[in-house]
Amino acid sequence: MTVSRVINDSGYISQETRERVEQAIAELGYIPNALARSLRFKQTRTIALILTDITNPYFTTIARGVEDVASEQGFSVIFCNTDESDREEAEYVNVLLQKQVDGLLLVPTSSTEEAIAPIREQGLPFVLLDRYIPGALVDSVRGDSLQGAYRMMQYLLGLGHRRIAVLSGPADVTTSIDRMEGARRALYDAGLALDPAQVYYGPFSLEGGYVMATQALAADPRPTAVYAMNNFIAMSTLRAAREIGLRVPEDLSVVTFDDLPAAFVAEPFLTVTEQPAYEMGQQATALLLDRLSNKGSAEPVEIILPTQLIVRKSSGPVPAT
Amino acid sequence: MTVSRVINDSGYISQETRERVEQAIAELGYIPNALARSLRFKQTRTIALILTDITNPYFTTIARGVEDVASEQGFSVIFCNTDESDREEAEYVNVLLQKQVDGLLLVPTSSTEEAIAPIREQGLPFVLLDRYIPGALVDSVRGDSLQGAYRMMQYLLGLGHRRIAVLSGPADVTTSIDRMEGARRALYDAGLALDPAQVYYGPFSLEGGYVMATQALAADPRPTAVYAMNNFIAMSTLRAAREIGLRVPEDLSVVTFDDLPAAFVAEPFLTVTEQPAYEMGQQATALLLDRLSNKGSAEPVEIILPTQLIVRKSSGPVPAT
DNA sequence: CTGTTAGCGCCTTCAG
DNA sequence: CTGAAGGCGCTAACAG
Repeated sequence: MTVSRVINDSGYISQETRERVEQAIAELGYIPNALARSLRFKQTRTIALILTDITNPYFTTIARGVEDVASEQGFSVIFCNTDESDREEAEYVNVLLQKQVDGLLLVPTSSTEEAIAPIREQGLPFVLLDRYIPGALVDSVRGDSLQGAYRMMQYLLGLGHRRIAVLSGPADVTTSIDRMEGARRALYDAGLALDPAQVYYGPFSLEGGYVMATQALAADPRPTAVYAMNNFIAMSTLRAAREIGLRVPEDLSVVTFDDLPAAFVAEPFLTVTEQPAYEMGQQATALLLDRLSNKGSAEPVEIILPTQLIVRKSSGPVPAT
Repeated sequence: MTVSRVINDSGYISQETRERVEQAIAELGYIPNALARSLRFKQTRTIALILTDITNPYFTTIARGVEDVASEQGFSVIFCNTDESDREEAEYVNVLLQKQVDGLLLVPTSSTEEAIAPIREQGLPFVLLDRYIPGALVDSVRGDSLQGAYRMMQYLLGLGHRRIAVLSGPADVTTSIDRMEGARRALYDAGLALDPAQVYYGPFSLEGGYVMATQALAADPRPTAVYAMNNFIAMSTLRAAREIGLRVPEDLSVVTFDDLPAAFVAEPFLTVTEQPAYEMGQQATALLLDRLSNKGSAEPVEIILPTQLIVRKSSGPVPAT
């Protein structure tokens, strides 16, 4: 008990005992057991971040934002990678619940309430990241996909493109849905309609993107522009285009969501709608930690961060035929 | 107690009680408390990975290897980012010790024994990653910097380069030391010597690389090749070269350690010595987990994985003057 | 087959 | 100012 008081600097302690205790601590290399502490306080000062793809720099940038804010406030972060599998997600949630993490940051693999049911049931504070669950009253932080898509499609239309292939992520993920809807509206406002035959669905991965891109580029007549819904799909589109001898942007314009960190590209090339990934991580974490300290159940907050269209060299006017 | 038996499926239990317990568990949404369990067993099934730069794809690739192996064996991973600060590193080690992680994977910021003293003192199993501590008898996993550097320098010499600027990381980090030594040997074996005036030291970062690169390229006579010790430094070298109108590889060859994941580059450009980052993460974790289960103190192991020279478009013959 | 006791390391509460 | 009792949730060891 006396040791406890010294360590936590609480209550009254004579200078002499304090010194004796400190001496003993140093001698023995004593380290307090945070586990026992947590058991008592029901507080682990640990949060978890569940990601769908730890490979994607977009998500690792988010992770940095999370780590920075968390560690600043004395919280540790457990990272988990679901690979877009809801089985894995459920498994992780279960383990984390057992480990008594104080809160959860989640990029849900599916956009149904089912995914968050167990978390809610246990009353564990959590914030949804990047994706949300329509209709669910929960905290969430994400980029403005709707607006970003609208602007990017408008930009393509302004260049004169009409045959635009849309390479989407999974159809049931909110980012896909919003990025589709934004495009649809831009088309609508221009008196045009989305051609279902030009829409492809697949995973947000290099492989998925490659499959979609080869299909899309094989169509006749060929699209003059590709609107990819994430960076990996765009990367594969560039590859697929190169393989069949198409020049970008002369023969084909390519635009996408999510920039690649400047560190990775010698010469920025892709026209992108950039989301403030780092800030998203920061804000989501700040929100979560705020929920933890002010247990009082405030209204759910939905933070939607603005995106930015960065025009570079992968897009240009429609090729003259 | 009976509940415990049901959950762990241990000891004898009548079918009937088991069912009743299971029913109650389902009804109450009961979740066992891993904290209490850990307190009892002195085992958290959690390991930690301490990285110096979570921004670098080289390290995030390692992290993926770690996560995959760990989660496969039912371990969670806590990620920590030191930003090359030994203060941060010490702080993290301290917190993790308190949290009673079962083991540690560490990319040490410094190569002195000091860094690992507290870990050792507490008897916590750990494995050094990417960097090591010369002379210390500890497990470590890393890429073969010495050999990789030798081969890469040999390659440059073979192209006819003689004025080669070396853009190193921090002078006291083993990766820098080995990558320098390998280069020195290649020069020596070719009857040449390393010119100290051509060697620059700085952090393994974009900023550090930029400072070194601008200095190196301003020298007169200008080097015909740059040997960068990591990907960020190489990236900045490309930028610095572009800014002063140098073409790569026509005017300047650039080679480096650590490839960028294929996903990030539309058209692979850099000539690199690639390290098997993912495998490094895997092997380090496998080794650590092995240490955890076979507590018997085996001899320290030093795993050095081979690197691979990938010649691409950033390097070529010496420009004719 | 089921339940009790005790202790992992911590801290709140209450006595000295 | 210091220490003893008790309990956080769990399970090994031992009754019954």
